[in-house]
Amino acid sequence: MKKIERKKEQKRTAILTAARETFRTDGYIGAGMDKIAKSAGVTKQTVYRYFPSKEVLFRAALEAQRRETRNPFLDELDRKDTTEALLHFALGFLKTHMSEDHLAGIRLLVSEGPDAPEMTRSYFAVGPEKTEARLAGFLRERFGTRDPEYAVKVLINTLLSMRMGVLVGLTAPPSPEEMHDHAEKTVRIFMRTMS
Amino acid sequence: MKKIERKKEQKRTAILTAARETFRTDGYIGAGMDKIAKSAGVTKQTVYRYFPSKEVLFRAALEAQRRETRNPFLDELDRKDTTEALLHFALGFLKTHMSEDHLAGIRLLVSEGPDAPEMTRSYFAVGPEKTEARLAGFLRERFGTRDPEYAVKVLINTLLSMRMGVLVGLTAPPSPEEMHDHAEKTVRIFMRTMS
DNA sequence: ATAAAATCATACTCAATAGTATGATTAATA
DNA sequence: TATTAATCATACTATTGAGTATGATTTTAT
Repeated sequence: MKKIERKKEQKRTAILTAARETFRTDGYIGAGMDKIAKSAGVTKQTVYRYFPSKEVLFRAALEAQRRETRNPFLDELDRKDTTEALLHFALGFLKTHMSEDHLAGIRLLVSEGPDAPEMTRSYFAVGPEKTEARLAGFLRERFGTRDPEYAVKVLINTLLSMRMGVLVGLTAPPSPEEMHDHAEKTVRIFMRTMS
Repeated sequence: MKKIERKKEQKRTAILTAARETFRTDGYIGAGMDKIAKSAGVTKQTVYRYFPSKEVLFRAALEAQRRETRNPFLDELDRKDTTEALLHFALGFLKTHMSEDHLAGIRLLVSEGPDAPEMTRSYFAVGPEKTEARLAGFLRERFGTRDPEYAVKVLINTLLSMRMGVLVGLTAPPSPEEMHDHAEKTVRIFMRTMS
């Protein structure tokens, strides 16, 4: 009664992986259960043995991605040098938020989110909210900012100013150099306004 | 040969209006041609006489909205008092961008935009790009900003910091008071950093 | 080895929906 | 008034895709 557990887990993971990939490329509506099954190397029946419906599978996929997405950029804020800390934070933040995986998740949330509020909430709770809280604490400590939540908004949303164009497919995702330049510039100006 | 022209135009408009409303509430996929026809008080046949396919109708609807959407907040920048100008601009900008119509348009662009780049481009050309250009000119004139495009990003994206939550249905659209407070605060801080 | 569970292959049901066909009605022009 | 074009009402086609059914085959456990 162990082999089967392992194998079951393995199959579940395979299905989930295929689902994530398919949802990402085709969207929720566009992704077909047949395609997901095929991509997982499994019968549709088997998919339905593990996940009772497309919606449940979708949420599981989103949840899996969320769980997998650590926010390593938060740890950068531990650096002693404030500018260095912010710089590395900004860069990591951008890198994460401009990845195809993340963008696809946002697209899904925007298009299907209003119909599935619990999913959206759970997603945001470990993402933006955590980041904003941590960053606000940082600003309060280092700068003694009176209204750190607002300063966070300014910083985060300026960093994300490149995102909408990419989201709608108007501009290509920024290159590492572009991200670096943007992060550097944003932090530099931000530091100036905070002093 | 006049009456008929007028009537034809009338019918076209009715269909377009119904389409816009239906697309807005149901999304592109969710909106059915039957529903649109019914909502326009017209047969599906007639819809297809005017628009050869759902996709064409969709683009026509988007185009109609775009054409109809003036950006009145741009004119606010003509005011003599700089703070007043920015304040009224910010308020108008927020009001427009938080309207259900606008949000619905953004949702559509995000979910279907990557598959229809021309549509997206035409939409952005008269929206964001125009706004950003005008605002950049304003900042250069009034403040002598060296890099007005970047300052524009900071201002615009800070103003729009409320948008994502609304887009994904996580938070309710802000009330007029909330918009006013946010605009006021943003402009106040922006002015301070620019001086 | 054998019973039991999982998976496979395939075909099916069922509902929704884009788009078409048709014959009847109504309105516009000449 | 007679002709012609537009619209209506209704039904149909064809496709797609979620979810189900079934009997064969493989895998696991005892």
